[in-house]
Amino acid sequence: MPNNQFKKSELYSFITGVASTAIARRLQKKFNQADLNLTIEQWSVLYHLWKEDGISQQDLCKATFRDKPSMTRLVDNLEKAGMVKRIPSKADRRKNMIYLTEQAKEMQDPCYGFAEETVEEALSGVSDDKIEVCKEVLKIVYENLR
Amino acid sequence: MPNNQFKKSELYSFITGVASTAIARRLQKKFNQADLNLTIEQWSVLYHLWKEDGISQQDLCKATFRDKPSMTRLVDNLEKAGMVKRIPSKADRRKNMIYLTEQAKEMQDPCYGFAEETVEEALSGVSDDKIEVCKEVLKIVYENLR
DNA sequence: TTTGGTTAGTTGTTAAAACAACTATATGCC
DNA sequence: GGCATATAGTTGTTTTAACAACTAACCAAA
Repeated sequence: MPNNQFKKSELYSFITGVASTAIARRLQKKFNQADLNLTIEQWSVLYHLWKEDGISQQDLCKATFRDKPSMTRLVDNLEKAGMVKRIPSKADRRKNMIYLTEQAKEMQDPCYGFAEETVEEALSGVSDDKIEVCKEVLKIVYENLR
Repeated sequence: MPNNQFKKSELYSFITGVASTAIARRLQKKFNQADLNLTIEQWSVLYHLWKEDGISQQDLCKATFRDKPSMTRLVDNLEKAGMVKRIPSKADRRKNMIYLTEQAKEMQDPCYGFAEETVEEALSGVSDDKIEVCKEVLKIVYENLR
């Protein structure tokens, strides 16, 4: 029997995600101060499109861990803001392929910088070893619950 | 100069909180299956009231890391659902002290159980040592950004 | 080729999040 | 005491989240 030094249900912050909320808010503020006019949720979509442009809404759902209705509306708003375009797939007419506009492509570098900055601030005083452990655990949690 | 093995901005999951989102959804499902009629956000308020009953909305804001308007509406809904009562403070007439109803007190044990279960599932295969590191890092992040 | 099941995306609804602007009360300084 | 400032809470508004229910298109098997 394992010797638990703590009650697991005491992991309130894990469930409520106060740390990730704090990081997201900080990043949002940086976006606002730079007049980027971009929400964190929109950024999380662009983040994946910057890595691979022209993927379907469903692909974006998997990548961002959001459901289909949420993605429909996120893409709606990104399209309204002129950051992406829906192009119907020729191979599969059910699909919309989502493409970045020039405007959105230009946002990649500044956004990347703000994200870097934010994570640096959040993790100041934390050793790289511990960050690696966290990344590992977060990944396992994600796999366990998927 | 530290030798970083990774780009910190690659910590996408940290910012977007996919792990905590996954845990929260799992817990929400358990609440729904048990017909508890309770959102995770409401649970996060009750969680603190179960530890200390009769605290102000402002105290709950600090504890749950939410802003005042959010708390007003959370308490509105909890009150409508018959789980808490607002009692004006006699010492400071600006304050509402929030008290649990009997109904909400009875929900503590089952909720605690579901939270325990969820965290067990989320962290299965993760050693206690690593969980401790995560708790530590999440706490530092929270402190760094507050 | 038709039928049944699956997948991609949209729409409707309710709760919540974030921000600004507001009221009311309390407190501290002159 | 009176005034400036801070604190507690509410209201209004826009965006997002999650779920269910829906349409349209694809696919595979009879």
